[in-house]
This record gives sequence, C-alpha cells and structure tokens, in this order.
Amino acid sequence: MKLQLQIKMNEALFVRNPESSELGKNILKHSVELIYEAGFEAFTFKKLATKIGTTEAGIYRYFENKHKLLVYLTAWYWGWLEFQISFHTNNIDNPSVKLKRVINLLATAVEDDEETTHINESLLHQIIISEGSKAYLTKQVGEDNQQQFFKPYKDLCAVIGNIISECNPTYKYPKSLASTIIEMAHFQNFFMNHLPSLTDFGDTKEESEIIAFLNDLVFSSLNK
Amino acid sequence: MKLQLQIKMNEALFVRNPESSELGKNILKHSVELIYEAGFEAFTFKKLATKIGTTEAGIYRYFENKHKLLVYLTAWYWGWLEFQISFHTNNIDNPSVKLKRVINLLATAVEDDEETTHINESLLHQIIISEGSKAYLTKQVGEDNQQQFFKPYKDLCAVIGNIISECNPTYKYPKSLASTIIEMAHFQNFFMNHLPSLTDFGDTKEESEIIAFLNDLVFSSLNK
DNA sequence: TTTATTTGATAGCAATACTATCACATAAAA
DNA sequence: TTTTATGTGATAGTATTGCTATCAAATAAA
Repeated sequence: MKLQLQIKMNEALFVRNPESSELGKNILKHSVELIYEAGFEAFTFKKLATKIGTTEAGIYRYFENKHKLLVYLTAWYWGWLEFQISFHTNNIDNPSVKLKRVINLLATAVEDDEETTHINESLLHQIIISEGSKAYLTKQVGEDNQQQFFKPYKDLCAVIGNIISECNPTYKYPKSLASTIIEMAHFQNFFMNHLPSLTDFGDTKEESEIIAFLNDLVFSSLNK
Repeated sequence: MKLQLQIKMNEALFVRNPESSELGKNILKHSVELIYEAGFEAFTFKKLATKIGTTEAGIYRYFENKHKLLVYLTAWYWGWLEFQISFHTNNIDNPSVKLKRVINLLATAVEDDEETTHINESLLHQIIISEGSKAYLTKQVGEDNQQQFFKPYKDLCAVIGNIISECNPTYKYPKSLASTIIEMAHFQNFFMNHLPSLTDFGDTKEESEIIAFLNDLVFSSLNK
C-alpha cells in the first residue's frame, strides 16, 4: 500500500494549485533543490524555469513571486512536521517522554521519504534551517499573518506549548518556550555548521548534542 | 565634554571608510533610517542615493553592495552593544547580577544617544531584530566568516558565555546558551509584536516579560 | 466534435545591481 | 603658488531580475 500524504495548503499562497498538475509538482520538487543549491537570494524563477525546462511565465502561473513560494514551502514543512509529531507521539501518555520525542524530531535531520511525496523532506529541512525565518522576517508579516500564511507554524507551536503545559501546568511561558525550542533546534544547527564558536558543538558537529542541550534547557525550566 | 565613541570596523567591510567623510556618515545615518522604513528587501542604493541627494555611484564608492552594508551595520551594533555591556557591568562582582544586567541590555529597546554618533541606535536595534539574522543566513556565511565579518557577534557571545561559566563552572553549554539568549531576546520581541501567538506576551507586549522569561530560562539551567 | 484547460514560445517593460568615465571643487603638499 | 591627490556630482550604459501580456499548440473533458 502506498499512502499519499496530502497536506491541505492555504489557497491564498498560490495562483494555481501546484499539486494539481505535473508542472506544478515539478516546480515544488525543483524549487526545493534549487533553493538548497543556490540559496534563496540567488534563486530566481528564470533559473527555476530553465532547470525544469519550462519558461518563467510558466512558473508565474503557479506562484505570484518567490516569497510566496518560500512561504508555501515553509508552511508545507510545518504541516508535515506536525503530522510527524502527532504520528510519533501517538499513544505516549507521559508528557515528558512526548516532549523529548518532539525535541528529537525538531532537531534531527529527516530522511527523505521518497514514497510519500515529490518533495525531498531532507533538503527542505536544510532550507528551513537556512531560509525559514526569511518567510516572516519581512515588512509584510502583518498582511501575511492576516492571511493565515503562518498558521501551520503557529499550530505546531501551540501543540508543543500544550505538551509543555502538560509537563508542568504552573510553568508561565509555554508558548515562548515552544517557539524557543523550534527556533533553536534550527539556529544551533546552523551555528554549529557555519559559525561554530557560537555553540558548544563545534568540535563534534553532532545533532545529538543539540538535542541534549535543548533537553537540558527545557527540563531545567520545567522541573524547578 | 562630548566623547566620541569610535568603533573599529573590519576594513574588508567597506570600499572607502564611511566614517572618514560627510557623505560616508550620511550613508550610515540614512541607510539605517531607510532600512528601518522600507525593510531590507525593498532597500536599494538608488533609493538611498535619492534620499541623501547623491547618486547611486556615490554609494558604491563606500559599499560594494547592500549585503556588505547590512553586515557593517550589524557588526557595528554588536560592537556597540559589547561596549554598553562592559560599561554597565563594570565593577559588578556577582556574576548572576552581571548576567541579569546583560539580559536587560539585550532585551531592552535602546534610546538613541544623539550625542555620541550619527547612527540612531534605537532604529538600529529595531533593524537588528527584523533583519539581523539575514546578515549570516546566506550562502556566503563561510567566506564572510573567514573574513571575520562576524567577529563582533562572536566576541559578544564569548563574553556572555564567560559570565555564564562564572555563574556555574560546571554548566555544559555556556556558548549555546549565550547565543540562545541573544537570538531569543530579539526573536521573542519580533514574535510578540508580529506573531503574538508564538509568545506568552501578546496581551501586554511588554519587554519586561521577555526579560522575565529569559531570566527564568537561564537561571533554571544554571541553578539546577 | 466542440470546448475548456494546460503549457510553450516570444515579447516587452520597469526596476535593480552594478561599472565606467569625465569634470569640478577643494584641500593638502610641494 | 602651483601641483597633486581626494571627494563628489553627473551622466551613460549593461546585464539581470521581476513581472505582465499575447498567441498558438497540445491535450483532455464535455
């Protein structure tokens, strides 16, 4: 059985639904690869079109501009990750165990699941680390937020915040701690690989150390 | 007495030293204002030139491109902040008191010190919150780092890491905790103002709450 | 078989990101 | 006082980016 994971995306993120056609799926697939290779600043629809073998105008039929495409990809990622979390923490009663599992999922490089989607989750994970914050660090955050573009991110944050509150109902900052975990799972990874002196993991460059750091951080706060 | 605070900048960041001429200082002053108003993506040398009353080519005589200018401004900010920290924690023996003071400085909106420099520190602080990470979240981090562009940031992180180690010599992640404090002082501020559901401060939007959160986070970790 | 949908191909335009050149003013050096 | 160096202004030009519009061919649905 080959099960198709379909993530319901916000309609305002695209002009034409990229999941609805071959070209659309190609745009998603190759944009992930190209952003990964070239970085978001150097990424253009022209280059993407050439890579796919279509024209610039063809891309514009699906996405208004590259910012919307980036927001689409990040939203997809957060939706996908929330599914992964609900899947992997299913049937776990102990909220601390659940939270540890969540931290693992956040900070672990994902393997590409070739069966389920045309998107390479492993590359996308790297993109989220390097480019993810650029989706909201803009002048238009307000409007984008009003259009619910960041709902998947906020939902995920709420889910984690709830697990935190389960661990310790008196803890005062569940949402801020949740967003801290999410951001730091990525930033410490980026720092470790590119600006190692900002971390304590420069020598080994092991994800497991980031996980240990985050666990220490979180459970110190919750078990005071 | 009017004391001139001069921050020694990395020579590779500029073509011609902007501190060395009136036009140069104007570039710094107005670029801070323009990036603040328009955001970094919409900021161009053309617009800056028009605002100053010079030409595009005039700006290029000082900065190779807008990325270098952003890196310059962030480097300046971190240098300035390290000075503020060493100034305001001078003569404090107790490392915990020192660390609290540091968290305050990181998370508090600075007032512009019109006397000392032509740069509006208050606007620059806002720029660092919204655009700061774009200085290093690029494909060229490696080369930029080799040229020591991020030294002021790394130095600041080292300073804070040392205070953390003074507080608790057995704590295993002083540098990662330091970079976490720095980043979160800014990100929680950005979230509070633009994506409030990612924080616990959406109702009040008070900086003091971010400070309380960071203090709780840090001293829970250090006083286990 | 008609009609709607999707794509490819081409054109074009305004803005961006630069580089190059010449001339003028001014201030320091000879 | 003349020479020389320095900083700025003005103009021009080019490649790329970001985006819109139009037309025709191919394919699939009605």
